[in-house]
Amino acid sequence: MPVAGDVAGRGDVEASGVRDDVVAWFDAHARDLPWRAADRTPWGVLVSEVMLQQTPVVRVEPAWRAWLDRWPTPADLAAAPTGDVLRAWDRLGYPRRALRLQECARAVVERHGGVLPDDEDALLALPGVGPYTAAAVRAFAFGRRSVVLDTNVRRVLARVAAGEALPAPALTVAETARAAAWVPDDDASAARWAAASMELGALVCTARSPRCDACPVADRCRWLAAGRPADAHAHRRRAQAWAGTDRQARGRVMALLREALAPVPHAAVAAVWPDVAQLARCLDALVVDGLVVREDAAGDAPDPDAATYRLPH
DNA sequence: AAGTCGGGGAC
DNA sequence: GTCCCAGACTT
Repeated sequence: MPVAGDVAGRGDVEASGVRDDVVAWFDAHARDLPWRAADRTPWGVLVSEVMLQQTPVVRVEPAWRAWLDRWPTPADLAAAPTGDVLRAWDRLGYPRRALRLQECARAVVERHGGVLPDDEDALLALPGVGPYTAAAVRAFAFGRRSVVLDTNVRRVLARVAAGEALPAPALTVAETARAAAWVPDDDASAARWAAASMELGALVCTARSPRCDACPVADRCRWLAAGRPADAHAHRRRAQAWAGTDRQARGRVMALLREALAPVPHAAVAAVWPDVAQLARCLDALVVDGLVVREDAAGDAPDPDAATYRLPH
């Protein structure tokens, strides 16, 4: 039976009871992640959130420790050589995130005196910080109320509240409203709900093989009650290609340049990718992105084959 | 609203 | 091989 005031799509489940049980489960089962430690800093939390954008926790954890040990504050990262930043990013993927994180550090220094703001609009204005990351930093770094809606929370609510296997491919206004309706009113409870619902999605209510037998709210889950029906949006999901894509080519180039001790001649770059035209296109794009610097050989008519490539300084 | 952007581990 | 991962940004 819906509770009074259930006007924003919480569904038939009783939200506060579910929230309480998810939070209690979190208190007993939360992972001991370094960006949750008592000595964490707001900047450290932001770094973790950017690294976790599309990269799994197990790969982020060691990188985060090394990163914060080397550049503990926004001012430290702002002053670092960009090439060092890209090398430290290593194989976390999507290296443009590393560029944006350094731009973010520089913006924090210039706009906010080196102190990360807790205002949502100020956070959103920072490079690399979108709706999810701004909300997450507000909740996890500052303990403030925000609507933290990542892939885990989306999936948990899709199942518990809507009875669907997975959320729609694209976030809708209605889904955001539903998530907002689930967030408790006060700061501390809202922050705890955000962390707990994300953790439940990461550890129990997983995309592939959910462990409903270990779920603290299995008895109130609409999806489980319906017999775990298949994903209704499956026909709209398209597998991301990989082999032979520009992304793979870019990754090969970046891996080569990260390891290089000196500018790499064009012929050596060409050795890592067989498609000449595709490689040329990707190199141009990497230069435009600011991930790679091309230096033409001295002379009147620059010869593409005589150019060298390196990471930015 | 749809495309683009890495990389690796689980299945 | 396919799918998924604490998304953001561009067009």
